[in-house]
Amino acid sequence: MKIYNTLTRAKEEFKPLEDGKVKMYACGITVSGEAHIGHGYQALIYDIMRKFLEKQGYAVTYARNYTDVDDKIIAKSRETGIPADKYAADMIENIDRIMARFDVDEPTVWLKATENIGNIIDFIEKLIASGHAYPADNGDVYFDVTSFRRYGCLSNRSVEDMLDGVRVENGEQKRNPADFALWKAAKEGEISWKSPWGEGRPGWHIECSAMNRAAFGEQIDIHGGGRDLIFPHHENEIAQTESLTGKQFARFWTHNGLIKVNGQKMSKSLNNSLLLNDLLDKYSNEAVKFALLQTNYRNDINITDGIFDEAEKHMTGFYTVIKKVEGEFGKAACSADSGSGGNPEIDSRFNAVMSDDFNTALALSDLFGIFKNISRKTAAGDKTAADDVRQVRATYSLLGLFKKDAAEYLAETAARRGGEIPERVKELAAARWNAKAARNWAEADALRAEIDALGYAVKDSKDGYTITEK
RNA sequence: GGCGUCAUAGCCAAGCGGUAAGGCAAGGGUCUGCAAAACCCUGACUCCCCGGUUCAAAUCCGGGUGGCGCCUCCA
Repeated sequence: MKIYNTLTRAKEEFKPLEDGKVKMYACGITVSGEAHIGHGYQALIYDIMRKFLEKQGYAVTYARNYTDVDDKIIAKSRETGIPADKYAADMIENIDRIMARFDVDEPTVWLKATENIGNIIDFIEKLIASGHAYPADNGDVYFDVTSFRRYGCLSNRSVEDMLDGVRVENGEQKRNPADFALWKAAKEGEISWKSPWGEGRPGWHIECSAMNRAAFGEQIDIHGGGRDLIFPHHENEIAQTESLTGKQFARFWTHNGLIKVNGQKMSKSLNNSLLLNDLLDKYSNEAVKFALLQTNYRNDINITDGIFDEAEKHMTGFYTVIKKVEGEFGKAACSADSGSGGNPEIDSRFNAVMSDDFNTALALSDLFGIFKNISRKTAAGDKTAADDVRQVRATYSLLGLFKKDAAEYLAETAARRGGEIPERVKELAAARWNAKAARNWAEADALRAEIDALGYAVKDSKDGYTITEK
């Protein structure tokens, strides 16, 4: 099993700290707004990593967090008049619902910043005691970046480099502009907790360090997140935790690429987010997953016209084949949980490509050949086609694919696509069918043109016709 | 300015030193009254540019160019 490690900028053979066990943590969402496609993507990727490691025989503990207190949440609270804690709790519920719709499994452990205030304060106190952090007169507490020799090791920066671009906000009392806040004193009317430094709230970076320590102890195997978190968030996590423990925090740092729209990253400040929920109104969750997993997780994905349409087309095609196989050899024979058998080649090939830094792109491209083969076998009456389908379902469910009943999937996508066909179009189509039956081709073609002009297409089959919106 | 990352056919994309996977679109064919669907066939003398290493480079090294990301919040 090879995994790309951002720390070393290389693929490395994965070996956990403790034989057979994996501790992994992925930075979750700051719940100041609805889940966008990038959040869904990140949740999907780490769920897949977890599941594949489990498939390799590891007992995986996978923790994810919700950052449920921060500046943007406080701002939203002010805007809406809803108390910050209520706003965050509602948003978490909303995001959980959307993730369930996307069909990504829950982590082993959910962590929330506001449920770990005690752990955070304890962590900060220890950092102050060991000289790595200092309280300022205004009630803030900062981490002293110069106290951690390796600061910058993940993002490859030196403290001197950082002084260039750093911004100092009004009211901050840092010794060094690159220092970052562990604790922020409460301003008027802000949600806050009691601390040795007065009323306030935790900084973003310390939350993840403290929650990791609470959930796992001093060291973990894999720490992941979006690539935009490398600096400063993950850099700061390393500084905090390693300053406290003197040990390497995470063995592997993994970072997924970002989802871009029109060549630009989706971000809160640009306000160009594509909401997951909206996407799921238009496409099945499996189509969305297929589209996202066609690119390796470390690359960015630029959302272009048609990537989801194309993916939906593929999933529909695959399910159409499955339905045919079911019709031919029986539904039970194609079901993932119908006992042994299957096609071990499909599974071992999948394992081989996924073992190379989770190469989902190759795993998906195999599907085209697999289904071509299944079609061929089915046409030839070879009932091992059903074994292949069963194997595809069993193997590829790890990527969140082929989990649905074929007929249901097809009906659902057809319904989503089709919408309501206007009466006028239906009449024209019926008239055309009659003209066709009378072998009046000119009339039939004229009617087709009329239907076409209304934005619909008629497709004939042996015993009838279907109307689709173009 | 610093750091990082990417650059492969019209488009998406794999590839990580051994002579360019896969998909979409396009073209041709079979089938069809015509279409659609399905099936079959066709595509990069070459991997942004220039040097270098090597028997061998899209893949390694050096130098350019361009895109994107981070250095404010961000998955």
